[in-house]
Amino acid sequence: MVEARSAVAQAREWHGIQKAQERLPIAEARKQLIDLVKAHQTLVLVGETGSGKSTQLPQFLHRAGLAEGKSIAVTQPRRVAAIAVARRVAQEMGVQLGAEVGYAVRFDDRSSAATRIKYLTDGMLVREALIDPTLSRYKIVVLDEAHERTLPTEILFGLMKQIQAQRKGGMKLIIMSATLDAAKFAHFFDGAKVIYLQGRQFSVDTMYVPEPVDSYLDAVLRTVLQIHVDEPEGDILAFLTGQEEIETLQRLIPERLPQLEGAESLGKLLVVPIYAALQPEQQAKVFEPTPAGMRKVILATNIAETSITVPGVRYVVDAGFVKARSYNARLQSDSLQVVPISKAQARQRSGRAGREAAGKAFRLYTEAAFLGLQAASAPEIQRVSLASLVLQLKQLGVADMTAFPFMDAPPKAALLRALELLLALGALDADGALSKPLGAQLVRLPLEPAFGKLLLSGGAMSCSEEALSVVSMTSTDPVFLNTRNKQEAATEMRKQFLSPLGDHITLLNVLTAYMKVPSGFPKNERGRWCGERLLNARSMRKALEILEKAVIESKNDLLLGVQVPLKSCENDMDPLQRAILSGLFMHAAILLPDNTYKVIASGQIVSIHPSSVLSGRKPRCIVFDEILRTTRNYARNVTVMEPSWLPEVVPAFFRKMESSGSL
DNA sequence: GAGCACTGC
Repeated sequence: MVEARSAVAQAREWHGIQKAQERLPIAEARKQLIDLVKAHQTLVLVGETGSGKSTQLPQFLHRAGLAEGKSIAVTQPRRVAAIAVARRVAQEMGVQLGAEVGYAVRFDDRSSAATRIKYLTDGMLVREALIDPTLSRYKIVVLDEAHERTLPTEILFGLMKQIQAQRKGGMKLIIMSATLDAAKFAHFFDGAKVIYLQGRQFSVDTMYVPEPVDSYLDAVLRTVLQIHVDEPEGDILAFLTGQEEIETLQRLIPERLPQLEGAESLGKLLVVPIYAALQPEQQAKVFEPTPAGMRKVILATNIAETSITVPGVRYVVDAGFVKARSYNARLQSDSLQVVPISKAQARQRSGRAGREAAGKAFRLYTEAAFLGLQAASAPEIQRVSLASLVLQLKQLGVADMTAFPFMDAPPKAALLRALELLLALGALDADGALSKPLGAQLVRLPLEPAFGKLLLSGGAMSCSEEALSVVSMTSTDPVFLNTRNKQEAATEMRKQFLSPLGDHITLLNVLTAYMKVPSGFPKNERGRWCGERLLNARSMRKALEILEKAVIESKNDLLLGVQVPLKSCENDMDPLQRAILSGLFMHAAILLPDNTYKVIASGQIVSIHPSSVLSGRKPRCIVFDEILRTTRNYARNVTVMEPSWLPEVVPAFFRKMESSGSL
């Protein structure tokens, strides 16, 4: 079979960077790559999908002895990718996983002292750096998928720059990226050499709509049906923004299909949804082979952009939007909005049609609209809370955040907010240094600092078991399922766990009940238990995994490696509520006459989210996880508190608020 | 009385 490569289709997208014919297949470039790594401290490798850069290059370097007895670290933004690539490389090299080739991701470490090629999530490598700031066991660090600009990779960029200066040529860095940003990476690392590798991607014909569409949902519906009528066999992947849209089309497509002209002679359509919060058994359906004589339509969120590759897809329908969360430091709130995708995302989506054969992509926006999209979405560092990042940089010895070599400086307001929060939590001293023991403990915990403080206070207040359950449950996707047709049943089911004290304690009740269900026989009893109660089984498993990991580490009365004895407050929830307040006091709020709440720290006006068990109950004083701005400011995950606890639980914060007249 | 995209330690 002759492969129709993407060179022609993508030529325009490569314009200005490098001509297509100058890209090399990785096997042919092997000798050249080894020489280049020898000659340069930093290399930027631009590789198309399927270029083999993640699997083959580390093997070349290892065999050529370039690690000089040390190890090669290869980071990935996602744990499944780290595990999958490590497996493949171990297999290709014919070695046992965990020996010469291994991986390390959260909850799963398959590496040893003998490991020479180690695949890790980027967050894991940051964790290693917190203990060993010069990453002394590695000679080569490979940052894969660098164009995704995740927060941990951002730390690693600056850190590697510092390490390279310290280790004077003793540390090699290879940045792997999609086309975008290659020049920027090269510039940041003082003129690093840029190389282009050829991939194995089939051509994708990209179509635009001639005029903007009124409703992209309707346009997706019509396009899917049109493809089914006009195009030869091959599955369809449609990108939408969320669960609600997916459920709508799941209903509409089978409704409309029989109304088409000549519908009798058409094959059947199998409509399959895929999004992160979907139950695992449902998710598995996208990977099942399409039955003969049928065509599969996959309705997906951006989970199918990078995290999941669906086989059999020949047609992509791209609505052009994504639901994105963004942090506003000034308002100290997150917002969740449907926004246009970036050019990079549009290309990524279209590319999903050309994994196995030539395909077609239907973009439901005009070409002019595409050209007007921003090149890539803003790096994470520009749009999230920076509390964890600041804490980690302090641990890495960065006293002044503005002196750290960021590739793109984070917003000043976000840095200030992070410093304020860490000071208020007591994680930093008045002079801005990591405090002892609290700051040092918080860095070790794999939690947002506020939730770490909640957990540590739980230890101090003799309710660490309950506090641990609360942070485990808030660290997962929502556990209460909410599909449109089962809403009333879900509300009814939730009643058995409901606590008048609020959502955190309700979540605690859910986890406590879940843990009493036998995990062994009968098979999948816990999954069935969740199904009957309309709870998300995946979220529950994850919460329990976090909790159990902490409990295992709590042998010798250590909780997650910090000095916290495991204790239960039994049925007295008072200490737990105080522990919650001690972590989340920046989100303590007081009832106003119009039934909204005023956040004490910021003066923000919020309403209790209607999904909260406290919605409509009007407690005088509340404390909650976060402010989410959709149609208005909503407080999510809310617990009742007493104003009189403030001076006792968070005295420094209380005095500051009192003197500023906020109380 | 609204509706949570996606990752990770």
